[in-house]
Order: sequence, then C-alpha cells, then structure tokens
Amino acid sequence: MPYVMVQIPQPAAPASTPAPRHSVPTSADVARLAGVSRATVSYVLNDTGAVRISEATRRRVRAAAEELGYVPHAAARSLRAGHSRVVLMPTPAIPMGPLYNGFVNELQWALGRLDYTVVQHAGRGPRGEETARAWAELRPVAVLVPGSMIGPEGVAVLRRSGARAVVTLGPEPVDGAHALLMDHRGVGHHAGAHLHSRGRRRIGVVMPEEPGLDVFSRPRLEGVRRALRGTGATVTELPLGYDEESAARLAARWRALGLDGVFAYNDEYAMLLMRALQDAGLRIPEDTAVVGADDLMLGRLLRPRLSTVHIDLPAGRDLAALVDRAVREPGGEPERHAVLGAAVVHRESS
Amino acid sequence: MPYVMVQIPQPAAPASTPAPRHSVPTSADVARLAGVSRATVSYVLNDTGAVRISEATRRRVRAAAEELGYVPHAAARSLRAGHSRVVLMPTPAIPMGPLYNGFVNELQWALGRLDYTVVQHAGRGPRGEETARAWAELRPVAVLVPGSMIGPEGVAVLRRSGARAVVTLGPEPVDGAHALLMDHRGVGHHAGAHLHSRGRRRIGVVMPEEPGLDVFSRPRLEGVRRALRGTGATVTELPLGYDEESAARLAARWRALGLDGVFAYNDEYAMLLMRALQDAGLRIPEDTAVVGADDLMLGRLLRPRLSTVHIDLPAGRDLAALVDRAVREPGGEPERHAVLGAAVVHRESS
DNA sequence: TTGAAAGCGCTACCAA
DNA sequence: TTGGTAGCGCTTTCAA
Repeated sequence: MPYVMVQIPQPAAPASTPAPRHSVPTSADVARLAGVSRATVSYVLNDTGAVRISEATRRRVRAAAEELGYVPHAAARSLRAGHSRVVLMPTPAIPMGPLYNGFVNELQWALGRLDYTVVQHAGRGPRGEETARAWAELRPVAVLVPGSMIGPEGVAVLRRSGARAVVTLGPEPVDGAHALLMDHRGVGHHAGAHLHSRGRRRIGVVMPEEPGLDVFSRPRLEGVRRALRGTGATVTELPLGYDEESAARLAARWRALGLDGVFAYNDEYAMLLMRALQDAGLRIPEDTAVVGADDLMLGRLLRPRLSTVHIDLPAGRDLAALVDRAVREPGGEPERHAVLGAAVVHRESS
Repeated sequence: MPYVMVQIPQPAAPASTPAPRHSVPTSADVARLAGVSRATVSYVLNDTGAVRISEATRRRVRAAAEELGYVPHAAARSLRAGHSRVVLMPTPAIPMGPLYNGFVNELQWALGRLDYTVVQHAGRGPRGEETARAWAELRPVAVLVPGSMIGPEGVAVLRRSGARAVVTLGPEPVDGAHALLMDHRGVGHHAGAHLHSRGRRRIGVVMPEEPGLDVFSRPRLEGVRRALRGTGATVTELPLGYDEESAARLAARWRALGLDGVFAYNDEYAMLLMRALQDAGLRIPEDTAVVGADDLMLGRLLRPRLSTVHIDLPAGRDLAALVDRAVREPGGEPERHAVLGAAVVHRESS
C-alpha cells in the first residue's frame, strides 16, 4: 500500500503578502540601532574581558540585539577566527543498528559538553578522494570517519585543509589518522571458541546478503575460522537474506548441511534463523547450537534464550576526550586504540 | 564490565617532526602558482559559463590547484553568496527506532540528489528559543525539526535569520512553519478498534516509562480511548519499563487486572510483554490479545505471530520535494500534510 | 570607554 | 581573455 501525501486544505490568505524583503540583521544593524560602533557590539555580545564597556552601553546594545532578533553568523565568525569548532561525522552508508546509534548519541553529547558542534554529514556517492574533499570544504576541526570510507590520501586532504584530528572508526588503521580499531574478528573468535567448547565441530557462519554488511561479516567469519584452526572442526558459510523466505530456504536444507552449531552474525539474524530452524522441526540447542552477537534485549526474550557475543563499544566521552586532546595537540603521534570488547554471554541456545 | 580504552604501543617516530606550519592553501595561492589572478582561478574552478578562459590557462590553474591540494572554503563561499544549501536537521533527543532512521536516511539521500547538504545537528539542552538561535547561527536554507523541539517564536527566529523553509515533523502544526503532521492517535485508534472488533472489552495500553516516549505514547493512548468511546469497553494504562523485571512485575498482577486485550505501544514492548505473559502461564490470544505497532520483522518471528499496526511514513523524496519547493518559493503559504498512514496487520496474537 | 579599519576566503562586477 | 576590486559579517588590533 504505497503512501501518498495528502494536503490539508488551508484557509486562503487575505492577500498573499509579497514576502517583505526582510533582510537578516547584522551586527552593523545592531550597532546603528544602539548608536555605537560594530566593535562595541562585538565586545558586548561576546563578553570580551579585555575591554571595559559601561553598563549603560551594554544595556543599549543588548536591547538593540534583542529588538532586531540578531543572531551572529557562525560562518563569518569562523572565517574571521581562522578555525571552527565543527566536528564532522559522515553518516555511514549502511544502517548501523541500536548499538552503534547509542554510541554515536553519547559521543555527540560528550563533544557538545566540550563545546564542539557535531555535524553529521550525509555524504552521497563514491567513497574516494572526492568525498574527502567535500568534507574538507566544511573546514572541520576534526573528522570522525566510520568504517572504511577513507584512505590515506583522504586523510591527507583533510589535514591539509586544516583538520587537526582525523579519527577512523573501523577495522583497519589508516596512515596519518588516529584509529579506534574495531576488530570484528574478535567477535567471531569468541563465538567460534564458545561453540567449540560446547562440543560443536561442524560450524555454520551466517553471511548476510544485505549489501554493506560484509564489512563486518567477513572479519567475524575470519575470527571463527581462526578460533577453529587446527581443531579439525569445519566452517561453512551460509548466505542469508534478512527475510523469512530466505531463512526458510536455508532451514530446509539444514539437515543436508549436517551442521551442529551456527554463529548467526548478530542477534537479529539469529532470531530469524532460529525461528526458521524451529519451524523446520529442529531442536535448539540439541540438534544445532545458535549464537548471536550484540547482546540485544530480544535475545533474552527468545526461547530458548539466545547465547550471544556481547560487544563493548568505547564510551563516547573517551572518544570525545581523544578528539579534544588531538585538537589541542595536533603534533602528536596518531594514537591507536583497540576498542571492541567482546565476551560470550552463555544462555540456552548453545 | 566497564570498558577501558587500551592504547597500542607505537614505534617511536624518528624525530617528532615539528608540525610544519603548513597553512591551508587558498585560491590566492593557486593564483600565484598559476601566475593568474584570483578571479581567473574562481572562473576556472567554477566553470563559469559567462567568461571565456583559454584552454592553456585552464590547465595551468587546474594543475596548480591539484598540486597545492586546494579545496574551496565553503563558509567563505556561502558568506559571499549570501546563502547556503545547508538543510539542518536537529537530532531528536530520544532514539527513534529503525522506522524513523530509515525515513531520515532516505530523506538525506533525496536532498543530496537535489544538491543540498544535510547537516544533522546534535543540539544539547533546553528546547527553547535558545536552541533555535543556535540553529540559526548556521544560517541554514531550511530546517527540518522533528518532534516538538520548537515553538512559533523559534520558527520566527529561524525565518528572520534567513531560513527559507521550516518544516516540523510532529503531532502539532507550529505557526509559520510547514508541517508534516504525524498524528499518533491514528495508530492507537486502529489498535483499539481492532481489539474491539475481536471481542475484547477490557483493554490495557502499555505506557513506556522511558523518558521522552510519552510524546508518542500519550497520543496513541488517546487514540485507543477515542476508538472505544461509547462502546462500554474500559481502558487501563499500564506503565512499563523496557526490562524483564518490569515486565515480570506487570505479568504477575495480570490476572488481577482482568484484561482481555492490550495495545503494547510498539512491537518491541509487545515482545517484552508477550514473553512475560507467556512465562506467567497466560495464553495468547485466548486469555489476552496483544497488538504491537511499527510492523517490525520481529513480530513475524514471534509465536504466536504478533498482530501489529503498520505505520507508513512519507517517502523521503516527497519531503525533499516539499523542502525544495519551499526554498524556491518562500512566499507560499505553509503547507500541512497528514503523513502518518496506519493499518492493522492481523496475525495470530489477537 | 569607544571607534576606525584591516582582513579572513571567496565571487562577481566592471575595466582593460 | 584576464585582472582589479569591492564587499559578504565578523573580530581584533591600534588610536583616540
């Protein structure tokens, strides 16, 4: 059922007022109205400590600003200052889920406390140097780049354009940038080791078919492989789309696959798969053990309760502190932090 | 288990290069290197049609820009131009869920296609006129305000500062702004009417205890009330926190409440509640019918399958088109669109 | 205690 | 075909 926007009828305006050429008030307008110079306006509104302005003048200026509805022009201000307090965060192309969203929210809040303006930029298109240039046009003081949206050349472009800190949040460090290394192999490793410790030897690994997710699914798979290397256990990739039919198809050939354990990429795919397996008459965990990841609430609500790999993201304020440090001390060596904590939460499905 | 950032040791740099005072290249630098004037640089790099520049000069300019890694300064440019293409979208204080996130993603993409730069601004704090002023400092050409973060005075501030379109996305229209009316009473109304049609007469309505959600839960409750007015059915508010203990407590007194149907606010709370009720030995839908909202995938995976109210948000490109129209034609009357489609998806839980 | 003026980086008009 | 230059809104010396 496609949705169509429905306009609600409005009472016609008396006579479409011809858009009064209301130009935006500037500090010069305030100065004029208050009968002072622009400099004085700036002093008053910015509470410049170095200069003494009489209380009477202050009041006049403030009243004038209020009356005109004056709002300073951030671009002009930072043009003059030679730098901004904008921290740019490109929006990842793929939806990142509640875990990451929570992290970003906390981060924004923490940066706000440090008086930075966080700007999330919905970039379109080719993730090459072009993209980095588009970001650089905004002259951010710092850039936080999720995933693998940028290479060393991109970092160089940003640094040349004045960014005092570039921080990547992803699997690989990038030359010249600070890195919050989120190594998802550890997630897979924990899952694989856990399944092995539960006596499982023929392990399936769900690989979401949704585009973009391979950035995470591939390292997780590799982690499972690594955990099982040399144990004689087998690893089988299981492509799976996030829909019931795809899950039913996979479940239908489950017995033929002969798997006794599966790492389902994350809790949502685990729920999808578990349901399909149960509907196909398979018992969990007796026939097949299932492990998810992300430790979402829904895992606790499933029956059997879902075993999962809990993922610990860094605290937003820690990253905010890193950014602030890097901005104040731009000469420092790029820092690299391993920030993806992982731990198995054993429940009933494994 | 609190997480601690662990720094990975780095090989020490040969001799900490003393941060070459590499100043950011400007168009003047490009002009100097190419041996032309700044005007010519501007003409070449912006492909100004009105002016003819020899191919040789073009090449020299482009080469110089490339060599210096020149990136134009967006703030300076829009200062000069007198307007920007920035569309500002304040981030809502509360996490909005996958439905809304998908809508915003689509919207950002659509606006990008129309050559706007979408900026999500993580505002902190008091949602008064102060907030509107902070947004106005960025001189956006349009502002899309979710929820009830702004009043008529805020709209006035934004318009005075040059915003050619202010669009609210929320339950109530705001004077002077375009409105995408998202009336959640309709969601509750559908749920209430559905439960009534299934023969339920003692209806519970889950009210999430998480702060901020009352913006949605209250209208949904009112919708249920409205649907049942005059039918003799009763409506009972059920405060519920999004955790298992809270759900278990509610389930424990369920028989005493004597309810035969419940609208659980959304699918996630429905899953939480349904699980608690089942664990308490109640049969669904025989003893109590459960209806969620949002039509998430997880509802289809529950057993019994969850009945839900499917919510249709407007297409991102429709809103993008509205914004573009309003920007080009700022004199027009504020438009009001009812955009929250709702329809019951009847499955097994009701 | 206040004002005049320079200049941040850029584009667009007018001259050459 | 190109260059000179004014000026967008703001802050900050330097003078008065």
